[in-house]
Amino acid sequence: MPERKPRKDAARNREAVLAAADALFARSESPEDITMADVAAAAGVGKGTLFRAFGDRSGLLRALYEARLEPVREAIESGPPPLGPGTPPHQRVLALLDSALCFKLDNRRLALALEESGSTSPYQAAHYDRWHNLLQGVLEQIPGLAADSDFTAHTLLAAIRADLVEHLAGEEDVPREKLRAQLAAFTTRAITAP
Amino acid sequence: MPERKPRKDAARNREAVLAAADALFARSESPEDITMADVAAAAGVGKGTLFRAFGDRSGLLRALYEARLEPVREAIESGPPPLGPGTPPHQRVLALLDSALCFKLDNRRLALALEESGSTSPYQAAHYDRWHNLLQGVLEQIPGLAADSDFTAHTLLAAIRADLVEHLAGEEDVPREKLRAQLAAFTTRAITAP
DNA sequence: CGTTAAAGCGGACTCACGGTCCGGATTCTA
DNA sequence: TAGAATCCGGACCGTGAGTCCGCTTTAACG
Repeated sequence: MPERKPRKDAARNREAVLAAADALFARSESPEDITMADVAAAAGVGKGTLFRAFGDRSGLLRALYEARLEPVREAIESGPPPLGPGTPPHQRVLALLDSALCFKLDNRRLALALEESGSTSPYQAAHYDRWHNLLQGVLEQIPGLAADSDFTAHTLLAAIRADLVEHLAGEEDVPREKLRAQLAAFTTRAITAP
Repeated sequence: MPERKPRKDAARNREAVLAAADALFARSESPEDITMADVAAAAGVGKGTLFRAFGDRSGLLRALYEARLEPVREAIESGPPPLGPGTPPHQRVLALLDSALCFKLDNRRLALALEESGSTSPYQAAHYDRWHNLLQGVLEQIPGLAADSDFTAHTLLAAIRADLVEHLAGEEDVPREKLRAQLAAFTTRAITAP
């Protein structure tokens, strides 16, 4: 199978679109009022190009998201403790959730745009599955939680959903460190058998 | 203050629309593929009427939701324990969340339609505020949680968000009683100081 | 009752946005 | 450098929320 490499202009345009979209979303008040036409115009590119490169709106958002998430994924899969493997479960759950929270704080608009990317529920997205599987796997190693690890993983992830984070950090102006502390406290309670 | 009562035909049409919308949403696979035109047609009414009576899509959803929620609200505000007032905090939190979960299980499509009702985040909805205030008030009475009662209330409510409930009950076919038990177990852990 | 002004009706219409299409330009291959 | 494969981009389409306005119905009053 050939697997031909993309043409030069295609690659260049792809980058231009990613950069433009990134800037636009970061700047915008709400992700909803950035249209695909806006992105195309800002990138100096036609809509056709935009859609051929990313399929549809959520494809573009996913591509942006994955790119930003890459370092975090790396740190989780093969980095040093407490994020990386080989950390005691209890402590690793805390580290995972904290890193996810920080990521969403640093990429609020983008995360928001991705989760509310219209039609499909967030629970069908591939990246959600990755987080959930990872978290569930760690939770299973904690005595007394194995039975509910699936549900508990969902619930802990629900605590850092983009729109909730946006509401707390953006609307109510809860400071970053306070949020992190509260999440840590809550998580600790949630994974400690009474 | 005038406060004129609505005309007979207006009242009749309003009821027709509510009934039609209720039936349509209950029947539908996903709330998204029921358009306002569908509702109007099913109610035997023009779109103009529909929009005059409810303002916009989310107004219609809210009206449906409030109607369904009425008995639950009653039980919470002035019913007998464990839901009503005068219940020990720990136990009442469990009862509140359980009743909210059951409500969403019984009105899955509607709750889903309301939460994803496009533009505005669920955290700006008036009914969310009511649940949150109520829950926070009760949590404050639990020793050791007072400081984080705001965050904890948000997080517990996040555990029963409509799309998560839909995912678990609808896609993964987790049985009702199992969900209730898992939520109760999780909640107990979350409101018990280590 | 009969009259009349206000309230309500409904469906054709607008508008915005995601997504498609295709004639022409550009880049790879030989 | 010729030909073919790929890509470009903006005009175009479908859809669905929300508006508009001429006509009908209601209800208040003489």
